[in-house]
Amino acid sequence: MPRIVDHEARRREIAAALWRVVRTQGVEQTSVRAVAAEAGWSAGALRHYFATQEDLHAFALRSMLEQTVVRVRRWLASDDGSPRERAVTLVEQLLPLDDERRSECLVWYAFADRARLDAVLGDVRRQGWLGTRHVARLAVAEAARTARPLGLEDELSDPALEARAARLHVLVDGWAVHGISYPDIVSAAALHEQVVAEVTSWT
Amino acid sequence: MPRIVDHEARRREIAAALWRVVRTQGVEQTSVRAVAAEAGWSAGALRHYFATQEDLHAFALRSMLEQTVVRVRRWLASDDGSPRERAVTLVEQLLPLDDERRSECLVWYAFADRARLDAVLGDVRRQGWLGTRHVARLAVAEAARTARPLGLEDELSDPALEARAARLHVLVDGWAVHGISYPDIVSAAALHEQVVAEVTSWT
DNA sequence: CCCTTTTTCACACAGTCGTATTGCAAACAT
DNA sequence: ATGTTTGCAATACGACTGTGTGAAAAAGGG
Repeated sequence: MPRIVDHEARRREIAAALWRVVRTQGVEQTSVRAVAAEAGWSAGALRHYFATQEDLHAFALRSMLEQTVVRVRRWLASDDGSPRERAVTLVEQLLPLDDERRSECLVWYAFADRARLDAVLGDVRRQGWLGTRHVARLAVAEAARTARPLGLEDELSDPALEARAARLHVLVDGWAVHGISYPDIVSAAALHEQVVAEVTSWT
Repeated sequence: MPRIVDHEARRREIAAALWRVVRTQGVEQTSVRAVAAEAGWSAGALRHYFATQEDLHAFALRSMLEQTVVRVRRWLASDDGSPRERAVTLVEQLLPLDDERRSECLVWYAFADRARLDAVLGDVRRQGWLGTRHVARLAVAEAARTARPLGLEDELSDPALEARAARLHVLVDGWAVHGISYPDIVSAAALHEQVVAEVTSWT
């Protein structure tokens, strides 16, 4: 038997290279050759891990979403800060406030146009929508000191809180778009202030 | 003298063809040949009106913004409805509630990733940011029955109203993204309800 | 009518795209 | 040490890209 490579790890490595290309050159530059060069391999090597470019794109977007999910879950396990602080920090897991989260947001919205016409990417984006709404509900529940919703689709029992979560969801996407599209107008500090102001207004 | 063509009108016609390609095939499919075919001409004909593809893209995005500005200005001239209704309708000029406005939003956000790395497109997007914030201020001023700001960069004198406008601006982009990215989850009717709810909450 | 100028097209060029094929290098099992 | 299976790169192919060139077509002025 020949040398054994952890395929899943290698796939994540290639996906990370694609994210870097998106961040530095834009999604339209994520050709197989460009991603391979960024990853330090030949174009042919990528075909051992992804049958087509469509598969690569789908995997890259899906694993990007999973990375965010993992970070949010890990954060949920901790329990420091006041309820309001916790709500702020939770929401900020989805905003471009540092390089990692900025990269996530960039990739997420860069694929928005393609996802609109691609069924597979569209499914991933739809999962992201559910996840974002879930995080919004968690943040609202946290600040209101009520029970967390369990499933991704579980609404908050209080209709007023559910409406607040829906509005927060819209704000999250708006903040993210502003943060990545107009970084010189809307700084990370400005975003943080707006999140704090929003959560504070719930009292 | 040969036949005379209204160059500016022809350029707008080609830009409109590009918008249709963006809407139906995505921004990555807006090749010179595809746009020419959509417009009903040959690829070479386009080069009489746009020196490079970069020029075409910049013109198409700029004229898209101008179309929105024209509609908002025309709407501002009218004066029917209560202040709250006027605020709602004004904000909805920027949301994907019918084919025309949906097309505008699609093109606007489809170019977001390119604009991030292209200076010319970035400038157009920045103007769009100013315009959107201006509309948000106009809507807030309308509902509060206070004086309209004049210039694009004029803030509302009342800091509370200015903060409300900034928040509305974020909501507008969030609503737009939701409307175009998740049309089957967030319908036009749902968007309208949310706008009404937001404006009503200002009382 | 013809001439002139503009418009438009067809074609060519070099480069890049995604993908398929081929062959060699590497490493585990025997 | 050798054979066998996998990892990876080099190359090729056809399609498509933006753009340049040159000629044909169209239409108003004489």
